[in-house]
Amino acid sequence: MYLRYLEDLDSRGQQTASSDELANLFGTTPAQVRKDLSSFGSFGKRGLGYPVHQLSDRLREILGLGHEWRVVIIGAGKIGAALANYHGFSQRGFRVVGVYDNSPAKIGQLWGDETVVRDMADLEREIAGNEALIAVLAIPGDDAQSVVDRIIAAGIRAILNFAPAQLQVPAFVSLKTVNMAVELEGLSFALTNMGVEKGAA
Amino acid sequence: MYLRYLEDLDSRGQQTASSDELANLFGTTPAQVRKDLSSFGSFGKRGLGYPVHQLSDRLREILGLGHEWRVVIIGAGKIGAALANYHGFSQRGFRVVGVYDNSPAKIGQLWGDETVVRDMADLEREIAGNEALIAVLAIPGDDAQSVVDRIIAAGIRAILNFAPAQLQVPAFVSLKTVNMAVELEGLSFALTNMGVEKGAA
DNA sequence: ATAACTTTGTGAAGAATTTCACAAGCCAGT
DNA sequence: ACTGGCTTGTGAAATTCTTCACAAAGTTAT
Repeated sequence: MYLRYLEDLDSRGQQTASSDELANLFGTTPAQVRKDLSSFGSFGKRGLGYPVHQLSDRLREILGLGHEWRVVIIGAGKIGAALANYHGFSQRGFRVVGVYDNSPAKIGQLWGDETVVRDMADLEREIAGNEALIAVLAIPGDDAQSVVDRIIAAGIRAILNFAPAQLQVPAFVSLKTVNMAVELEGLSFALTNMGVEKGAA
Repeated sequence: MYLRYLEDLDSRGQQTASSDELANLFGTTPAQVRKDLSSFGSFGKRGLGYPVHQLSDRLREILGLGHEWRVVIIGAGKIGAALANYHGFSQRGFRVVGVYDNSPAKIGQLWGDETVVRDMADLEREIAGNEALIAVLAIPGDDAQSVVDRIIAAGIRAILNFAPAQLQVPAFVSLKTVNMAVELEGLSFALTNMGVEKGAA
């Protein structure tokens, strides 16, 4: 998240930023900013603040964004399409090397500008050839676990999961699940318990 | 998240679940489960565990899912479409009462089964009429803040934001931002620092 | 009815995180 | 070169979160 703000400041031409400034921007405290950043090294100059551009570079490096990551998208539905269209994606070095589905109606269809939807039956072989390490899972919840088992066996080591399912993965695989229903329920909770008058009964 | 598991157990006909069982399912400790649940009240029966169905009901109530929430979707792109299609959405009592865009090509188009894309110029008037309290923001980052200001003035009190932008909202508005690029960067960090060999250079 | 077994709810202990506060360092102006 | 004004980096204190451990209470079997 720091990277996001820093790049923003950088593109505005700002040279340095103090922990105070970052904290205000970010909605936290100056001490928190300093502690966070210091855990990766000593970047700031006393009396001046943090060098915006240089710190951005360093954070990108720490995040492992210095090279291209090959990504497969599994599930050629709306979410997959939203991701493939999303610009910030390729900008960050995430290159989509394959889109998969198991619906005969979709397999072989052109998808976006130049990608062809591939058959999920070929997942194992193609992932091994691709050397893709990251998969985005955008399929119905029922099939999710079996697909996960397959792609891990094929070499995938990180999964961004949009399927509404609780997935089990071994410790050497990173998993991040985004569940939109849960997010909305959180808002519902906030509205209900923070004293907002409800319009509907 | 507890609700998700409990409903699953409930649909399988399981009557009760111990904190031990929930913890295993959930990847946490029994003590954590008990502390979490006890913060909302005393639901369990000693010697037996928690009544699955009854606890689900209570959690739904706590989350404010007992009635219908009216939701507007702003941005008739792929993300908006994915959300509108997503079943778990309406199942939870979130009813989409309007989809908005500012592109003349999209305004007036049929969207999904029966919804017509409306003109963003009409946002204020129609939200006031709708009494919608929740908005899903699925538009480019540049416009996001100005749209947020408008919909808050119109009565929106909770926002689920998919725009890649850091939004400022007053304290009486709940905001949850989902940023897919950030999620992927987290995976990149994990892969980089957890000792996975990289395929690409 | 009683005994043996299970499981909750919760204070207390322990661990982790956040905030405080200040010495040390850097810059700008003279 | 020196002074005054900022800002970092970091131990120590304060706070928050998690785990422990056990009395109280319920269930089951006999």
